[in-house]
Amino acid sequence: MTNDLNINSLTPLSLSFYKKPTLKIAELLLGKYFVRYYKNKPLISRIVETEAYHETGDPACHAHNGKTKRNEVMFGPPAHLYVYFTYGMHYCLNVVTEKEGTAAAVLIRAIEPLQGVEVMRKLRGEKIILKNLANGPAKLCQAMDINKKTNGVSLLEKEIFIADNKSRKKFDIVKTTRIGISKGQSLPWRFYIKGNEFVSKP
DNA sequence: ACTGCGATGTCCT
DNA sequence: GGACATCGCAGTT
Repeated sequence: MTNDLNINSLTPLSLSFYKKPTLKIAELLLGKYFVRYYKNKPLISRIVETEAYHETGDPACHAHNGKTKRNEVMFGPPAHLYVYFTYGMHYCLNVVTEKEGTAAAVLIRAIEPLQGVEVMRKLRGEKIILKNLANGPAKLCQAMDINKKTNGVSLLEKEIFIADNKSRKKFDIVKTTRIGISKGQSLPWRFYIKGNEFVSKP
């Protein structure tokens, strides 16, 4: 796999990015790099699918019924990770948005592995083919070593961050309804890169 | 290709 | 006690 990506050229997006409206951020995150240092080695991927969640008007949002121990990070300041545990074995990763006191976040549903693929395969399973390494919210957490230890981590630091992709090619964005939920199904708050093979469900 | 289901911890009613 | 922002495997068409 060709790879001209230089880790030193990647710097965390600034706080102002995370102060934009949640739906805007969900869309803007597509194509950006997601970087995670794991045992001093960078794992780098490209975000290809997201979903927005907001305490207001969204019954599927974990914060819809107020603050709890689990969702408290969502009520905190933006540019932090909200990681939650579900189905007894899986983690899912969100980017906290909106000002402190307002609970909202963007779920990262799928990423395209770019660098550190061997490490990701060690974390996921040696026989997993590239396409299936991180094409789902719990899979990408496993591949990038995201778990309860990384809940609440700031995205403005160097350990885990999101970086702009200046050389990105143009792509079309599909806006549609969210998946895997039973409430709030009509909201078109899911975004993905059209035609990208790493999207969780085409 | 599709469909059903078990795993298994934590939160909420 | 039920639901859950899931996944992978087994079985079927």
